[in-house]
Amino acid sequence: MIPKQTVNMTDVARRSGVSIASVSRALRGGPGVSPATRERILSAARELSYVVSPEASRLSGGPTGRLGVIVPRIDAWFYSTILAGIADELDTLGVDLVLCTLPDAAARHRFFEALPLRRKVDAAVVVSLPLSAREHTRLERLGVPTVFVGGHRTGDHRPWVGIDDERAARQAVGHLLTIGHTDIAMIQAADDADIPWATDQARIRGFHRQLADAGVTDPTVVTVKWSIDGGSRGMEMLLSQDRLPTAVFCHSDEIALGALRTLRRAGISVPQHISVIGVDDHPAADISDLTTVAQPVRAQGRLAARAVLDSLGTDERPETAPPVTTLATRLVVRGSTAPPR
Amino acid sequence: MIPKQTVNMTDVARRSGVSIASVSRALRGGPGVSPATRERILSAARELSYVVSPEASRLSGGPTGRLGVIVPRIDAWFYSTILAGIADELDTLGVDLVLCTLPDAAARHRFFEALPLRRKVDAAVVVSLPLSAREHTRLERLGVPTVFVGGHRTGDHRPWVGIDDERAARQAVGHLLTIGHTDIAMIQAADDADIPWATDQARIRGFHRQLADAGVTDPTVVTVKWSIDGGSRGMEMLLSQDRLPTAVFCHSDEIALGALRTLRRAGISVPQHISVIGVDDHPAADISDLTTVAQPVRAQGRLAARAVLDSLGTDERPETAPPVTTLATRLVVRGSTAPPR
DNA sequence: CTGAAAGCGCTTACAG
DNA sequence: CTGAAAGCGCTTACAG
Repeated sequence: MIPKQTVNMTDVARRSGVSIASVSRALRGGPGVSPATRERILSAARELSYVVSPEASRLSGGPTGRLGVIVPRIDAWFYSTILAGIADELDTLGVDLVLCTLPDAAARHRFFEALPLRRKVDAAVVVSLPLSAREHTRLERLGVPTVFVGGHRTGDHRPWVGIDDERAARQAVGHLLTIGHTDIAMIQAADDADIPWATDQARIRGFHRQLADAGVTDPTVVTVKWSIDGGSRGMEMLLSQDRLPTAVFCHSDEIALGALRTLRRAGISVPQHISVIGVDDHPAADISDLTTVAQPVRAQGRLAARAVLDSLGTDERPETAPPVTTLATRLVVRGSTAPPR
Repeated sequence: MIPKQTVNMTDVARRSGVSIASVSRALRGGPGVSPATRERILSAARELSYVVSPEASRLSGGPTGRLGVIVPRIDAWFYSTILAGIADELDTLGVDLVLCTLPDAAARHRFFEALPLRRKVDAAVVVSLPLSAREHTRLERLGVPTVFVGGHRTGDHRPWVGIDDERAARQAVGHLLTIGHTDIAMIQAADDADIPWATDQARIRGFHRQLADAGVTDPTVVTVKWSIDGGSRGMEMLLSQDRLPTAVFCHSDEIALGALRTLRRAGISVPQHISVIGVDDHPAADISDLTTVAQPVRAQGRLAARAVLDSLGTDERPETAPPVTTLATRLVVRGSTAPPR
């Protein structure tokens, strides 16, 4: 006789002298099993080190035990840190993380049309993707609770976790104003034409409004791609103008880091000749001594995961998480900003 | 009539006028279906945007359609880039990626004892984790093809993709020697006591051997933790000694970036007073103008995924991938190294 | 409280 | 090449 590969519910039932129906009930902690029977079943299961087959369980109407995470890319600090936050939250819950990346327009289209996650997950987290109306409709066909995290807030009352980007920009610009700058330029990033996953217009709005509040109008603005090279290029554009501003607000730390590179190569010292500030608190900001406005990224991932798991009842936490959670940002002053000379 | 939530194989069978047996065969690409029938079935499936239920498939002895990826952490450049490479390869294959992180010793222990991935994946990729004998044994109980990628090479003939760390170190040290340095120190990183996921001793060996080949013996070495702060600390240790070496080989770019930070704060200019070189080509290396030895990280992920999928027959590529693949590293000269004065 | 039974959606011998 | 049928391991009404 060939020994069976795995022990199943029937084995447990036989060993404890009951039907598999009772075993199932006992194991799921449901009602309808006498304490004595339950005890007998549980110990039999323990002795056989029995584990319920997730496939069979799912096929019979149980949960998949999986959370889908949809993210534009993985190999970028923001996304991988959000992911880490989500993973933190899943770690001990026995919920598996199924990852979907949408690196380009084709992949994105494929994802929303084919919905490869359908029937495969109990819930989903969508990271930093502004969705079209059609995409929202398609996503609803997944038929599972979904929360959005980071990036562009999704207008309506959909569950969302993120930061107030306008406020973050105001904090950055406010810092420059406070230490005495008024001649402040911005290197702003334009959305990728293919996939507009970058932060929306809020940071740009915050820049202009904070300046306007201080009576400064018509600041210099250059527009580049959201990348380190974009930032480099942006600073080159600024350098090619008649006169250098005393400070530059960068759309993001990546932009700012590129700007710093250009300044270093041009031999212009920071902050002596010009102050530079970013937004995000990217790990490289610390290395490069960049003043910035920090956003709690990992916490955003954690909160999103928690919210979506709560809405599933997978967790015993009370359902108190509001559908929209805005996390605070915080000014981090480092060496790249100083009063103008 | 309430519309069904999901379309199943029966729907596809009905639409294409065949039995579900044929649908199953056609979809799995197996033999025993006429080309015409297969075509009809595939287009019906496409029209209904049908997706095979992984649970049912699995329960009937089919594959899960999932690849498990085990990674120490996500929120670090190396790991997230490997992941991106794996995702690249999976993108169009319809294979889902299930992610497991082992952030600490407890999680690691839990993972190898409970094997939460058992029966949930068709194959696995283990990223940058040197395994104990027991862990290897446990992992085998997963019963699926497994490939290891990055970090410590797993001695035996297990499938592995990575770089030659000793050679990378030799390339870095060789560069310093070539431009005239002989007084070269190393800031080396020690493994984490909890989880020794760091690169093994190969880079340290490469450092010493390359120097020895040039007749240099007994170089200064300081040991710190593998992190930016560790690198900072390492350079402080070097600065506190009687005499500064003319060049420093850093165990990794993270170490080097920390070292640069310390030097900048101490007002010691690079490369005028001291040359610094790292290994990895971390994105921040470019920003900080750090000379380094680049390793192709994304490609490692891609190759690992391809290798494991090949061994599964999920893919039509020929099984030519050798069990051990070593990728080339490449010296990238930037501004942090120059001949000694 | 307990069990017999249907059914979840597939895969794969086994017969045509 | 094609289909009827058994069976994968569970859950959940439905009856006792």
